[in-house]
Amino acid sequence: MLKLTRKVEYALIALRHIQSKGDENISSAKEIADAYGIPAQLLAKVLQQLAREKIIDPVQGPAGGYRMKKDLESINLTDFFELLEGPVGLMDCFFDSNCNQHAQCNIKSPILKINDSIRTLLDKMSVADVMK
Amino acid sequence: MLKLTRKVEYALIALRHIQSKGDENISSAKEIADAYGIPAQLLAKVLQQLAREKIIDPVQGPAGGYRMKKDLESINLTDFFELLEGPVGLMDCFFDSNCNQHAQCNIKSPILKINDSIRTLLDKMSVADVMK
DNA sequence: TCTTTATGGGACTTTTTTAGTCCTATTTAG
DNA sequence: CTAAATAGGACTAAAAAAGTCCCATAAAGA
Repeated sequence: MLKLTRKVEYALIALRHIQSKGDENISSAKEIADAYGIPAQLLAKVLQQLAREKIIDPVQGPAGGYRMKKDLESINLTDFFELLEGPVGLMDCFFDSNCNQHAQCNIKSPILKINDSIRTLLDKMSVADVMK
Repeated sequence: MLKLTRKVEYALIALRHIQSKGDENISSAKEIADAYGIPAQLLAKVLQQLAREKIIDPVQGPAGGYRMKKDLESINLTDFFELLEGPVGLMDCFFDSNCNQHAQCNIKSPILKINDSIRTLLDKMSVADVMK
């Protein structure tokens, strides 16, 4: 439980790599995939997603790749996780209005409490924080 | 991400139900399953697990069921989650020594930080806390 | 003592989610 | 032009979660 998916893991690895190369250099998906033993196609998709979110800047063509765009200090972990994995929450039911147990459910508020606590925690941490 | 499994959800629902019935009453798996629309066999397994962990006390035979045993104040959420779902951690790699990326991995300590923060948070909350 | 209703638990199947692959465009440096 | 990169849809495979089936044991009550 409370596991992150590979997408997040790969994104963090890639961002750290790109950042370490500095602003003037470009890192390609293939280069990163090779360096860390990550499936190239899958990493490519993750990087494309980060590019769509304006976190990194894509450069097309040969010798292309990505460089940093957004300051990682400005991205909190809740947003970062949600961008890659969808809603952060302990239970589906808070995002799924079709829950068929609304009436009888006796744990909604308990779960919301844990939920809020975790979100609050992640809100206060930036992607940059976890890379320090 | 950060989702709890149904096991935990069912366990919380059941514990709250059993507790609400008071010490002198017994709640059967079937009674609880019917009341909340939970698959009975699945709930049965969850309750058996809680019984093995001495959280509830089983009573066999007809008119049997379960009653509370351990004080829910004394069970923190980390232990509770782990008992039902295995290790609480963001990534498998911290529990899986076969990880083939040890050498190149550049995110171990970042992830450990998030991990520790969440565990610390859950350590400080008891099962009773979330039911208040 | 037999029947019924409960827990205990192994083995299995189905469903859902995650991970990974395949294929085809498009862009652009050389 | 060609080669190497991003962009992205569609698909397949693998893993995890959810749920089912089946049988054993316990014990209350007729």
